[in-house]
Amino acid sequence: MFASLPASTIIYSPGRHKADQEAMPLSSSGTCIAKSASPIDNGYLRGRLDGVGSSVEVAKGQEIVGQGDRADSCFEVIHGCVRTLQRLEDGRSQVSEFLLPGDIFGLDASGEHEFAAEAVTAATIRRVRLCTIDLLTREDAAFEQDLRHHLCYQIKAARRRLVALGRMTAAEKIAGFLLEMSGRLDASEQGAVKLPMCRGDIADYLGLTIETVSRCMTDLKRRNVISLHGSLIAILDRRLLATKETLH
Amino acid sequence: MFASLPASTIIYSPGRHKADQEAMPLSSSGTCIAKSASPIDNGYLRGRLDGVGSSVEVAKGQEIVGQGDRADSCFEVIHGCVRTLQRLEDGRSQVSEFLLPGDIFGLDASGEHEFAAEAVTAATIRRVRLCTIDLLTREDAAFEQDLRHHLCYQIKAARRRLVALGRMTAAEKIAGFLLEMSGRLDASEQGAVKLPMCRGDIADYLGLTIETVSRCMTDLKRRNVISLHGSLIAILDRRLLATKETLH
DNA sequence: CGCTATCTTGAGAAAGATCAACTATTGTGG
DNA sequence: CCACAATAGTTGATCTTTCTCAAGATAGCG
Repeated sequence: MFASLPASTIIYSPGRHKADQEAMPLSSSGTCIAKSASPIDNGYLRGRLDGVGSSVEVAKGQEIVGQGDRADSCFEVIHGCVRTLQRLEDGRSQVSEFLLPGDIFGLDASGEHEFAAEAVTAATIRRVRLCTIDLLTREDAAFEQDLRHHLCYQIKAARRRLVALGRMTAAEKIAGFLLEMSGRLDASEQGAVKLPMCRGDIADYLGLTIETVSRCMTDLKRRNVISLHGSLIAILDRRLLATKETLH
Repeated sequence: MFASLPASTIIYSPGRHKADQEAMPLSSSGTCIAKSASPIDNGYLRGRLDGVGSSVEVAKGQEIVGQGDRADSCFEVIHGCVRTLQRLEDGRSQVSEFLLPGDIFGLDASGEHEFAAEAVTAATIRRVRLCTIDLLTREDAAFEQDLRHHLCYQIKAARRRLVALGRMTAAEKIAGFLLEMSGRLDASEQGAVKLPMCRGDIADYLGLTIETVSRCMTDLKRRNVISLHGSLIAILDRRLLATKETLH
């Protein structure tokens, strides 16, 4: 996620540490302008679980996995949208990911799930036992490699989100989110996408409040960067959204 | 990371979605109080790379991997402390992890490293080619499994940090950080640990400013929850640190 | 068509950031 | 071993962003 944040914002700059210049060059590129990895490359396991497991229908809002549930299965979203999240006892919650058709979750679990999974919309999901995954991994070298790539991608995606949550402003978070979603969701004729999740989910994904999410979006609309009618959103000026357009 | 945050704060609570109650129970535990996974279980690969690769000495502050470097190697910290981080062009930076002896980084890379790695202190690191890892994975089923567990742990660790960055207050972040570090670093006789990283690194790890880190720590000291003299820190009241002691 | 959810908007409060000294610690050369 | 410079850490005053609380507007659903 957030792979589609402005590539130009990620760049090596001299550290604040004096010792930076010392000793032998271990990194192959000393001072190098880096760009983020390609936006959408988490399809390593796409189609790999076809035919295994059993599919289930879940209603909007229904819990698929509870925090603390025994982790014996992983899931692939066939249709609809799912969120993984952790809830704190005081009501705060943090969404880890939004999962769309083809996305898999719960692969990383061992022991018990630390994050719950809930249906954002009515959804169809395929449940696959982790022992099946184990088996596939042992017997199919190509699957093993794809699985490994998939896990590595999850790590990178989570770390990208760390940067967003730790160091981005509300406006930047929203911009990154809209770019991410417009890349992952199917756009209609007019280039608009229907966000499956509500403002509250977006807020919990970005570490903001509902009100801040709403205000930032309204602001982008006012400046003609996006158009929005409820959950229907179109990006009008991708350039501006992806650039440092320090709103306000 | 943050595995040692108050387990009691992580709990399932009824969602805000009306539809929560609907349909069949897919999750084995409906309403369940979940606790976080065991604090320190990232040792899956500990010792597995002994004998492979070559070790290198790096000076304090030296860059080991640059943002955008070709990802052909991973690294194990033998001695010292390393940080992985991403720098934005405007100077903001986000530390992803602090790595201590036995910890491995760069395993998740493919293509190019999105995060830089820099020595927090003078350090000894072992460099292992990723093709060597590939080879080991293919030839040693036990290694493959350990590697997979390791990657899964990294995912969970990153997601735990997502909760901290997105939904915790400055005081909670600091408390969680101190608990994490006191668990990972060797304590002296008096139970004190010497933090290898400076306040700026801590700030970049937690998404705060240096000043806020300093203030929170001073506050904890004033309330006799910790003792601190520069980078030497001892936890005096672990209970209080791990509980909702909403400072301020 | 009305009810409920969700979303938007405004005003005030608060957490944390910023700017600016000032203090302490560490490391170095005389 | 001390003095000094450099780095790191603390503290205070003020400002900004985001949150909170509250009300009103919209939209979706039965």
